[in-house]
Amino acid sequence: MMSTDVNKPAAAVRPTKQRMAVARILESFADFRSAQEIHAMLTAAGETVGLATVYRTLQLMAESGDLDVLRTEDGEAAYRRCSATHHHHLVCRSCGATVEIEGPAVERWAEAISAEHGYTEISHTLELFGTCASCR
Amino acid sequence: MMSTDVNKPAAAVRPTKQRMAVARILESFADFRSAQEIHAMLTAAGETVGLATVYRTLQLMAESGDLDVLRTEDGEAAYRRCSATHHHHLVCRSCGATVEIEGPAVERWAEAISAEHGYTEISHTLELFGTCASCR
DNA sequence: ATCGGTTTGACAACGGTTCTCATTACGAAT
DNA sequence: ATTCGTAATGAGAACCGTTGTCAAACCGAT
Repeated sequence: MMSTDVNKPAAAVRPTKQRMAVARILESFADFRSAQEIHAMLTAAGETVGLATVYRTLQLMAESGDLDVLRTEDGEAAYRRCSATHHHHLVCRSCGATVEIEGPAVERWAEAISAEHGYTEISHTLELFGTCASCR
Repeated sequence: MMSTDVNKPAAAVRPTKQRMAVARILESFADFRSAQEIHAMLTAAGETVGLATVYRTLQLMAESGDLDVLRTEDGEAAYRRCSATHHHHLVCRSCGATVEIEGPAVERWAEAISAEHGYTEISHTLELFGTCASCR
């Protein structure tokens, strides 16, 4: 094996103590958390990792595709460990519970409509927000 | 007539000089601009409207559905006058040119998939970013 | 152990947005 | 027109998430 290992954050990235701590804590939850929340969790867990380092690590991991990023409705970034495939999320507005969803049809639609208007190098953001069953 | 008039920003909102100035400037462009850009345009046009007022007016108008809002990829809010129907946007990453798109299929898909997971009161964000033909 | 490039952490700086609050404008009633 | 109660404004401070700075600590190959 050579990547996507819990104890080895990313490819050419040095597996430092703090990066491993971040990677590890990311395994402990399944929904989206902000950088600050993650930093707080680390601190609470007795790890001493600087806030700046958390931010840096998070964006490193996001860039190398190890992490999902989404912008909450008020513009903050939230992170979550990533399952390799491209997908979107259905997030509960009040408790944050997340369901990973796939929409091959949407992907195709996005590609098609973009091409139709002469746009290339398409990327898209798609998030669903709602109230989940137990928060009803 | 009674609403959606250029000179009467919103329903129970007082049509003040500055609100009208904001509404008017919004008619002068068709793509998305940030609150600060809009404020700068107003100032450049000789209108004296405070930045805070621009922010307040913009979010008022957005709430009452007179404006489209979108979050750029780096989390800032951008506004644009709104065509009444629900729709999404295909935005050029380099010049900001915007194409308004509709995706009834996507709407239906979003509803369906949310219901399927027991989520209610669904809202969604969907934006496409790409490079337009003339920026190629 | 040593050395050179990485990474870290504390804290300052930033940029967008929101808040505060005294002042002003609105518009309904007089 | 004048008055009055309320909503709106503006200037600036405050906020908050995020990014930058830079000296000190760390990693790992030698």
